[in-house]
Formats: sequence, structure tokens, C-alpha cells
Amino acid sequence: MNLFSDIRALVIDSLTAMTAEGALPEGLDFANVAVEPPRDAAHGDMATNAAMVLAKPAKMKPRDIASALAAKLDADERVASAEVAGPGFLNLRLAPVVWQSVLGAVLKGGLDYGRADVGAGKKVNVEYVSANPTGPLHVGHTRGAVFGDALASLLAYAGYDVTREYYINDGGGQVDVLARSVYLRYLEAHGQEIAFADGTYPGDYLVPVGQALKDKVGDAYVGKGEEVWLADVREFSTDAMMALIREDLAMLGIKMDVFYSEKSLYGTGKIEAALAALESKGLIYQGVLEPPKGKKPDDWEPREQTLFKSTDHGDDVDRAVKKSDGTWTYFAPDIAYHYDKVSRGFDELIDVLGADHGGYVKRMKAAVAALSDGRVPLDIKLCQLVKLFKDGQEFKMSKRAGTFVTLRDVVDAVGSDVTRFMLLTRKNDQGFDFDLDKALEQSKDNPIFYVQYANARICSTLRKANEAGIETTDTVLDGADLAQVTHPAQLAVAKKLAEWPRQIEIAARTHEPHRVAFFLYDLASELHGLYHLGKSETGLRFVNESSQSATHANLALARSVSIVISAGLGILGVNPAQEMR
RNA sequence: GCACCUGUAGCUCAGCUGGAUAGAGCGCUGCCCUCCGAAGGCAGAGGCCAGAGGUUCGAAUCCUCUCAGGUGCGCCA
Repeated sequence: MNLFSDIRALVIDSLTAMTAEGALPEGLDFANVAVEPPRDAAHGDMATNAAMVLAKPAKMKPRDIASALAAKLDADERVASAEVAGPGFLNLRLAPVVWQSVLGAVLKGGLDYGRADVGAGKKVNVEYVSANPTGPLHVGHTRGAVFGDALASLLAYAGYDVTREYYINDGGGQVDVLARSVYLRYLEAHGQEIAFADGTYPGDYLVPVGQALKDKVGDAYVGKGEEVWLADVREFSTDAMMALIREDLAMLGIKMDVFYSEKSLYGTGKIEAALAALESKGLIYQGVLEPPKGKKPDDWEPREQTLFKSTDHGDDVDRAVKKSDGTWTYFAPDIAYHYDKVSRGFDELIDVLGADHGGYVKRMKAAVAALSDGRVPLDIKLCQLVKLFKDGQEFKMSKRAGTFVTLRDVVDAVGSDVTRFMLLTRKNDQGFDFDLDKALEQSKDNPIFYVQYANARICSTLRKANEAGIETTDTVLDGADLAQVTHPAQLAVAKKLAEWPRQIEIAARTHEPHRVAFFLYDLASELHGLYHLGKSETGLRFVNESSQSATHANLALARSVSIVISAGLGILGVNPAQEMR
């Protein structure tokens, strides 16, 4: 149930009727007619721009259309009043019964109230994290992990068939580096002195991997050349790293549906097939690229290589898919991987990447557009950098000094719920300063606390009512006489609840889970306000000693808020606390 | 040099894909606990929406240019 689309449907019906009666010319396009909450609540509950949108094509004055439309809408029982305002806005006030019925809808729907059908069962693939399997996840990955996971949940809630996917970059040179690093730790486990050369990974996290390798193969690889051990150690090491990464993700409650291996694309004809598909469209050719602008590469020399004509699909320059020595560039398996996603029948693709992949967006979109003949949209969400602050100081990361902060460090410090919520209170393309001290603060300027506090308050109230012998199950509350919910502060809460399905639709359409977090904050604010009004106006207290039916109605309102908060936090992957400690 | 992101209150950020007098939190000022959790609420001050043009009934939002910050730009991944 989405009240806004209901009322919009009413407006469209009325406009259609007006056309039939000759009050409007035939053939008008109503697509741009919107029904939205007005910015200023004093203007009413909803506003429509119908008259202004239609004035020009209808060759009529907006206010004339508006007043005719107002007369039509006024006849509907849900509409308490319809007023023409400003240049031709039509402000609608809805009858209290409309808002009261929202509470019934929430109690009946439970966590499913707000579920939308914008997805219409379409298959969407959300690829996120996809960190190289060379070490534990760090803070940078954490943002993408949380964002992608919340986006996936949001889309599922909005009616999409969602697949959560992790692309394992296990095909490039960096896994050889990993293998050599593990080999050193392996030698160390055999009591040898080791030294880490440039371009190897000196991190301690490889010590147990080296030990495990020793446990597995004994001294079989000691003193042997790479040709003997590299392939095996590479596989052993990436498996170990992926196990580590899965544990990291589990700390945030993240579970992928698919782990897709880059390696599986090599030697299986998949890359060749993808490029053949491009070639059949005339998008592959032999050519020489211009040298990159900006910093001058010292060793630049023009060479002929195999190129993808990505400029045909909006890229700035064409991109190499084969190096001059005939091996694939990293872009080639990525094309094949996305081709595979398209072949698996997804209707939409989303890649969640770090901001450092910005230069990659156009070429990948070009590739997907070409491979799917424009059928499958690819949205790439770039997550900007996270800066960590501790004791008011920026916590600088340095891989050389080994002072990089891992996902595990952050979650250990503030917990999964706080980590997730904080990272989701910002748009993905906005940089983020993560203050670990503030995140733990229990006050109003900590949004997660504020939201959870609202829910805890409700739960506590319901508990107390229960102890006082009042039944508080959803079925009983659903049977409450909601007509008693009439106070403006109460109706304000109900109106906020009515916005929930609409916010879900908007958030899902724009791929912006942060909207959910902000909505929950607003809802919590309404609840806190109402709660405090109960201090001076005793009739607004949730538990009303003089009237059991009023108590039930009030508790129905409170419970509805709790349900929506729980649903919203569920999407964000945050546990809705029932009490604060 | 080019591409992408960002620029909104003193600070940190929202702003419903073009709507009315631009909103929250923090900070500042002043109120509110005999009362379901004050870990809170109410109110006030505070703005040239970076700047300049354009598009139209209407722009923080769309287009162009300029300025500032960030991220990138190779046959690396």
C-alpha cells in the first residue's frame, strides 16, 4: 500500500473524467503529474502539480484547471479539502480516517508493510566488495561492503530478485605476489631467515598461512624453484585469503550468494567468446593508442595491440584488451565476467566500487551496453573515501608502516550495527569522516543511537503495558479503535509512516540506501516528539489509565512505528535493539 | 591536459530526479523533569545553495563556462 500512488491514481482518474466531460482537451499526457508531500506541512498533506504541468499543452490557465480538479477531488471521501494555491498548486488535506487506516495497514502488514513492487521480480545482480584475495579487508572495503549489502536488501524489499556477488580477482599477477609472500612465511615456518623484497606482502596475517602450508606439504617445497610450487601455493593462498575475507564479511553479517572466480574465465574460452561477441559487432580492431596525458610515462612507445572501440558507447578513448605480447589485459576478463552476468539473464547490473575505480566506469558501461545491445543497464556506484578519526585525529593508513586499519579493527571497536548505520548515513558519492569516538556516543548527535532509542522506548512501553495486564499483541492492537487517533501530533506520526512505502520506492529507484537511514531518523524524531508531548498532555501518553480503548489505539500507533523501524533497520542490516544498555 | 565525484547555516550533512518562505544534527541563546526512559523535548538566532550566464510558468536540482577540493588517467590490478 502506497498512499501517494493511491492519491495519484485518484488525480489521474479525475483528470480522465474531466477529459471525458470536455473540461480538458483530448490527448494530454499525464505522465508528469506528480503527487508529493509539500515541503511545508502547513500547505496540506499532499500537493499535485497537475494543473501547472497541463496548463501549457491544454492551452488553459493553471488555476482554472486546478479549481476544476479540486471540485472533482473534493467529492472523494478520502479528501477533506482541496485548495488551489500559488501559481496553480492543488493542496490536498486528507481525512483523518486515511491516516488511521495507515496504522491498520502497518499492523496487518508487519515487516512487509512498505514492500514495493518497483522491481517487479526483475533479476538484478549486485556486485560488491570484490577485494583482491591478498589480505584482510580494510576500512575502504568496509564502506563498499556495507553499502552494497544494504542496497541489495533494499532492492529485494522493493521487489527485485537479487543476487549478491563477489568477483574474486584471482587471475592476475597480484596472486603470484601473494603466493611468493606465503612461500616466504612457509620457509620461515621451517626455521629459515627470510627477507621481504619490494613487491611482496610482509603482513603478519600470512604467518599462519605459511604454517598451514607447512602442515600440509611438509618440506616438499623447501629449496625448490617456483616451477615446482607456485601454482599450488597460489591456490592454497587464495583459498586461505578468501576464507579470511568471508570471516571478515561475516562480522558484518554479510553473506554472498555467488563468489565468481576470475581464474575460471581463463582457458575456458569465456574471454574469447566475449571478445568474439564484440568483434561480431565490429567493435574490435588492431590499433595504436595515444600516450596517456598528464604524467609522462618514461618507457612509452607506441605499439599495435587489440583494442575495444569503447568510444562508440560513450568512452573517451578506446581501450586495450590484449597486450602487445598477446596476453590479456585486466580489462579482457572483466568484459568476459560482465558478459557472463548478462548471459545469466540479469535484467540489471550494479557494481559497487571504490572511488579509485572512477576511470573504469565508462569503459565498463560501454562494454555492457555493447554486449547486451543496450538491454541491460549497468549502474556503477562509486563509494568515496573513508577517513578514520580517533581522539580528534585523523588515523592515517600506511601499508609500508603496516598501520592500515582493517574491517576487523573497526567492527571490534564499535560493533557491526554502528559501523553499518554510520556508513549508511552518507550518500555513497560523498566522502566520509568516520569518527570512532562519536560513533560510540550515546546521544542525539549519534543517529543510530537516536533511532534505536526510539524503538527501545516503544518496546519498553509495550512491556510495561503488558505487565499492567494490557494485551499488546499485533492482532489485539489491530482491532483497536483507531478513530481515537486524532491529535495532530499523533497524525503526524501516522503521516510519516505513510511515507515509508514511497521512500522505499525512491531509494530503490535511485539505488540510494542512505535514504532509508534518514527516513528512520525522521520517524524516530516524530516518535520522540509525541512521547514528550505526553508529559504535558496526559491524553497522549501511550498508556491511558482512564481508557483502555484509547490505550490500545495509542499502542497501535507506537507499535506501528516500531514495526517500520525494525523493517528499515533490517534493510540496513542493523539489529533493532529492544532496550538500551 | 583530460575524465569522474564534491562544493548548501560557524561545523557535519539531507534535500523527494524541476515546485511554494531551502531543512536536520552539532555548536550558540532561552525554556521544559512530582509526569510511560531528560540517553529526551520545545523555541530562537544563523543562508547570495562556490561564482557567472542559459533553459521555463518555476532551478540548490537540468545545460554551458569559471573557481576550489578530492579521486583517477599506461600493455599495472
